[in-house]
Amino acid sequence: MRQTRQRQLILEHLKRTANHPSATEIYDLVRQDLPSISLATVYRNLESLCSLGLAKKVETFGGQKRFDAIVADHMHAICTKCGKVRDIETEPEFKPEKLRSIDSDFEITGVRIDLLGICPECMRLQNQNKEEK
Amino acid sequence: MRQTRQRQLILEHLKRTANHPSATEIYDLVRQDLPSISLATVYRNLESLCSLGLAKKVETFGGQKRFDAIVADHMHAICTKCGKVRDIETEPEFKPEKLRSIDSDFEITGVRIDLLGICPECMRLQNQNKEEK
DNA sequence: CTAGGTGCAAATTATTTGCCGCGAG
DNA sequence: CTCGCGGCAAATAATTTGCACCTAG
Repeated sequence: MRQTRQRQLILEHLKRTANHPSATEIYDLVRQDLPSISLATVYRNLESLCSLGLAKKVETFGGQKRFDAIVADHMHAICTKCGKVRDIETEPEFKPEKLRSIDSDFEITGVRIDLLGICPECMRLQNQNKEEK
Repeated sequence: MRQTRQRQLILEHLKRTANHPSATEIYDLVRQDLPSISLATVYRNLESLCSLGLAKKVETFGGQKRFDAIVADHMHAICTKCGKVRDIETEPEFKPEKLRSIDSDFEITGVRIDLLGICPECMRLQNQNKEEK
């Protein structure tokens, strides 16, 4: 794969951004260094990084997909209000690898364990609204 | 909630269809009984069934969301090629209730465990293509 | 050089919404 | 009756694609 400035920057920002950015969030970040980049390029590169195994898609709530530069199996906590994603320390007994051995007709290639809920920020907003009523 | 023919049929088909249909698949099914129904109605009703707790969204690969009338926590096997979803028996050690206790700032409301892979059908297609080469 | 990558704009795909008339309760 | 609901078409949102030019190797 050819090494371009845009590809470099996209991967760099993806690695640096903890909360699993969406395509448009990466677009905004990269634009700070390279204002001429187009959103289409971001999508195309995220796609190719995924197929090279350098990134992974995270299916969230709220439409947009998010991306993750940590490709090893791990758990996520996903906010069902705002869609933000956070990595979770996995207790050894819940290691995703254990699930891979579960039998099925499927050729299992990966495992996804997500805790769904409300993140602290959204929780705070919710409580504020209640108080205002 | 008012009881309409369209709402009835949507829930009925959702319950009857094992592979977790998408909105358009439900639309096509319901149209066989009620040709005049509109896709918007299907979306609106699926949304309200979800908020009533009578259905659940399943986030898959391949754009479209899918829906599930089984609302109790359970695992899914999701095909990353065709997006089809199948229910999976959950090993006791991975019972969602156990996972809920994992600590985090999150107000955890649910757990999602998905095995990702290639379903038997897609696997067969893949092998056929190889032979043809 | 030249194939693969990029930017731009237009196209698709999935879903949501405004409006207005209708029918369940 | 009367409000919630449904149909239709238009609007959004997210992502993809065609094309002509550019550039890394």
